[in-house]
Amino acid sequence: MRDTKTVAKELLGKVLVRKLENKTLKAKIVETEAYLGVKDKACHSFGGRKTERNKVMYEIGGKAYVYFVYGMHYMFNVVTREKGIPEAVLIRGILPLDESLDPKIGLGPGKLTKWLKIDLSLNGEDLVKSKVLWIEEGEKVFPSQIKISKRVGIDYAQEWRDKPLRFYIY
DNA sequence: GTACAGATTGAG
DNA sequence: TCAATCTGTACT
Repeated sequence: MRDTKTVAKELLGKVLVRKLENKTLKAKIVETEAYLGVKDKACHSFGGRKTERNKVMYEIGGKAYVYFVYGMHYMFNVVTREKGIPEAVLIRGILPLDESLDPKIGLGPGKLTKWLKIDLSLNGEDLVKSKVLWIEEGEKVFPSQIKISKRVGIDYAQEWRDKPLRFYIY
């Protein structure tokens, strides 16, 4: 497994595939955020915390970490490191490859999970072996196309609030 | 046990 | 600006 920030950038441009009962949805990843585990105050695993919700982050990279917030939204993350290192990449935005769909349907971490019907049944799903949710290679993304900014929605995280750990290509 | 805030969104 | 209302944390 590689550095979480590197993985966050590499995921940009790749294609997220979600297979449902009667159709297969594909979408390009255009926005991600890195969450750097025990040292990152914005991360659920800050300080080595391990709960029923975030325990998947402690598993080996390549799995899906799905959790529920605000009583109404699921968030979809990709676990990045080896077992025992709780780091992950939050997928914040995707664009449908099917141009007949509303391009805004996957812009926003709560909206993309709603569209792809991602819920807690996919928490811990192996994105390499899975037959219902996985990631394919997409178009090549040059480093010059990647924009970097502060993360969103974590004003409480003090010095980590302004870290440039959000990456996007739109 | 109770109280409250959060990696959000859409309506008012 | 606020409600939707689940999960985890800090209290009593």
